Amino acid sequence: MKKDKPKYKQIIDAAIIVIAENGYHQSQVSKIAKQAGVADGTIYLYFKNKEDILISVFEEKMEMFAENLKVILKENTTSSEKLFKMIENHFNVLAEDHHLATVTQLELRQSNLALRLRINEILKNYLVLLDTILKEGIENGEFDPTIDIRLARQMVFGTIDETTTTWVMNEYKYDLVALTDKVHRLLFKGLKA
Amino acid sequence: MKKDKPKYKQIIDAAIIVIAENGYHQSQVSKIAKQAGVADGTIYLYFKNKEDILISVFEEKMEMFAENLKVILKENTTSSEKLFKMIENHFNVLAEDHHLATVTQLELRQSNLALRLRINEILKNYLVLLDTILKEGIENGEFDPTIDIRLARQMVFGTIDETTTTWVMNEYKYDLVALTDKVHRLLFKGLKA
Amino acid sequence: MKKDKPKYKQIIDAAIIVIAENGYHQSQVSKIAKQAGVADGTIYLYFKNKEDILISVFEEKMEMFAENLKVILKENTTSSEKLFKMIENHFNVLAEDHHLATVTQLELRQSNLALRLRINEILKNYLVLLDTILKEGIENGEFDPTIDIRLARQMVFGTIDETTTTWVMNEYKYDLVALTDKVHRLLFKGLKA
Amino acid sequence: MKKDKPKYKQIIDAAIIVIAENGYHQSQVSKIAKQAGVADGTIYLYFKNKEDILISVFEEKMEMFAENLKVILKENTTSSEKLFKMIENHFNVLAEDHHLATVTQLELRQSNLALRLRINEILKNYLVLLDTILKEGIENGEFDPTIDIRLARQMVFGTIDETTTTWVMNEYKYDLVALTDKVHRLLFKGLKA
DNA sequence: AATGAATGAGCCTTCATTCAT
DNA sequence: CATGAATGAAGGCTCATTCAT
Repeated sequence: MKKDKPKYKQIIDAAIIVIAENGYHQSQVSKIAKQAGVADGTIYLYFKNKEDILISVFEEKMEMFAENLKVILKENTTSSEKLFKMIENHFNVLAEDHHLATVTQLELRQSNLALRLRINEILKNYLVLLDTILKEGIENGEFDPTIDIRLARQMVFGTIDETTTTWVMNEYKYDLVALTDKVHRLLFKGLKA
Repeated sequence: MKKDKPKYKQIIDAAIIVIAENGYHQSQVSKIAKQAGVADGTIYLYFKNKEDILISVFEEKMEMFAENLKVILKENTTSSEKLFKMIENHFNVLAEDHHLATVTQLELRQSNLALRLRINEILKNYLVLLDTILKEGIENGEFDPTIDIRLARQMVFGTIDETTTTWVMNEYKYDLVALTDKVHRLLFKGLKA
Repeated sequence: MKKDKPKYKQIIDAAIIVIAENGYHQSQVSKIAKQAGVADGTIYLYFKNKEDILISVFEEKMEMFAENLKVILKENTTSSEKLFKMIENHFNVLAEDHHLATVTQLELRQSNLALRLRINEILKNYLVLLDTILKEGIENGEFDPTIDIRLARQMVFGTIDETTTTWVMNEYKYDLVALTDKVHRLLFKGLKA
Repeated sequence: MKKDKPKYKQIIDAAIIVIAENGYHQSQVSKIAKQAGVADGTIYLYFKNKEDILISVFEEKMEMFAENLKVILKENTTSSEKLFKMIENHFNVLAEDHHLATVTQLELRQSNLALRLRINEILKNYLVLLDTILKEGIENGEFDPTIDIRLARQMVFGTIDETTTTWVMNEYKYDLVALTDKVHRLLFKGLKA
């Protein structure tokens, strides 16, 4: 399996650094190869083309969010608590890797439409888990049964995403994770029964 | 004043059509010139460079949002009502011009970081008005005084934006304006005292 | 009409020189542009792509052969004389332009199959005229009526082509045109009634 | 001797199949290796480089033509009969192996000049035998003593080659061997005393 | 002998911008 | 004011060949 070979991860990591430091449009394949310490051609032994590198960056990292979220969902707590943990996890992962945050919040959005649609596909797996939290909350009486799940999901994700992007655009100069409580309170208030 | 000359608006409108129909990366200056019915070189008599066209597209159209919003703010109603009108206005403008919606929600986001920062500048004028609604609501006791204004603004704008983008990505196949009530209820619930 | 603009012919002529001097696979577009005294991009204002340059080279020059041949066919002489004039014309044109000879006999044949099929299309116009000579000769009793026109055409063209290629491969070190008589006698003997 | 090892012929045969099926420019070394059932690197244990494979393909197959021709020359018949047998043999070998015909008539001609000069060297052995037929014919009074041997050779080979190439380009849709008689008659008429 | 992962040089084409008319 | 022909920099990808195992 290609994904398990060391060079695969090496290139993914190099891509994140190069894109974060140079911007999406200034991230030539040769630059990524150099950062990864491999020849240009080696890239193409592990990725179909440049776009495939970017999709894979997103796929690999998004998996982290989803995996963490799945663990959270298994815990025996309230839906409010699960929502809190989800926001916290999201903020934590990005706060710990500024390069990754820049790439997902700013740079990758400059990609062409085809790539962004592909990225949205990957994102869906994550949003399905958010839906699970919302549905559970409605069932157990914590959340308002009259809310529209799709809209609620868009509010939660839109708020988290907007908050993170603003933080990145302000060059990480305040503590993102410290906002968890406030963001949670705001969102929970909108959702609660 | 350049902005008042007919060709200025002619080029702006051509740009929106070309970008909506061809995508950001397939919108060459020559294509915009052709659509506008002018020579390539003429573009440069009205705009500094390609980026300047795109910024101007956003500027011109964003003004519409802001102007409408200012009128709303002058009306003597509740803050909840003003929030409702703001959402409705936002959805209305974009629902009435699918080309514009595609351009602002999908295509313009593919532009480089410098352009996006400039776009954010323009957006700020609009967000300041949103802040006004929120502050007013807190002062008159409609909104929860403990909420963080910035976060609340991010929630409101993030939700509206995410809702619109989802609608565009679903190819306008449902009625965006009809969502106003639900979106307002959800957001108001999160904000109210 | 693009073909009438001076730069069109300028680029065609540059291409012949560059290909003859560097070989087909070492004739980069940038080299042709430089030889023509224009920018790389200018090439693409006159030609669709690199292959289009090569096809046009052949088209333009093949026209010369065909035009000359048409004049010959109008003259009121024997078919044997027409055959003679055709061979002479063919040898003359190539003997007068060694660059062109190298390109048509050696370099262009290294092109890919698609291009060669296209070249064959162009060649057909020339071969049709040869067929006219052959048919006329059969009708007026000069040529053997039992010969197969297609085979006869292949013999005539194959012999001329093989003779020319051999001459080019021997680096033009003998007089090609001086062979006209012998070649004609050989071919006429095979064709005559 | 390398040539006697099974992998040598295995690779030669694989090359003919790959080139015939994919075209000269789409016949990468890795594809030939795969078809031959060996690793890429193994190719280089038997051949100096890619060009060497192609030269060897031609060498091996050309030997067949020459060997057959030598047998023909030893037979005690007229020169006309020997010419007939030579044409027949040429057509037969290629008609029996369409892959080989495609490779020699179309694909290998796309190779670079250096390779084609090398191929011509190999061809010479074959053409020398043709010269023998011609000289013999002149000596025994069957052929016209005034013909130029070199030109006659070019006529014979040019006609055979042109006939075969046309047949390949027409996708073998008629019987090449059936043309032997007509081609022979045409050529003999040109050569006879 | 055999493998196959790794190498890295090389090139066609696009398109924002200029400037002579 | 308006034109549009000309410019030229820039980069993703392929594939013959090598060499450590």
